[in-house]
Amino acid sequence: MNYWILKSEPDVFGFDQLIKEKIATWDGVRNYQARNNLKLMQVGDIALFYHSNIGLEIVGEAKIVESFFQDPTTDDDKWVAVKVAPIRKFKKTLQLSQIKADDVLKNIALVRNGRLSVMPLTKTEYSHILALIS
DNA sequence: GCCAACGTTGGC
DNA sequence: GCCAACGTTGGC
Repeated sequence: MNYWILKSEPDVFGFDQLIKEKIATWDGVRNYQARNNLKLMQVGDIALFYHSNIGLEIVGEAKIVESFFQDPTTDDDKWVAVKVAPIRKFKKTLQLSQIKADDVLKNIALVRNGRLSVMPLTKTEYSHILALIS
């Protein structure tokens, strides 16, 4: 079981839309690091959902329901997609500013490498995030 | 809207 | 294989 953060701009694809669609294909990734992370995802893995540009907060969690396959938005077989389904929307969100201020979380890829859209999270970091918002 | 950070591209 | 130039992302 692995943990991840998925980043998306809410006016392009927000968590509410994922809830509405029930299952979404996470495609369009054109970054090698992010792609490699997609390939490591297994069914049942947990992905926290972060809103970039608007909100700047972790808003909910989702699970991987299908591991990687050829990205349907391109013929180039370099790129892959996975399928995700919502688990729940958090009652309290976790702001980027809170993440940056936290000793456990200030070094995660979300802070260090702001441009990466799919990034791993350790179980410790995941548990810590849940503790902060509960 | 600006700018810093970083990944990618292409010339050598 | 290096590195400068360029494009994109995302926080502010």
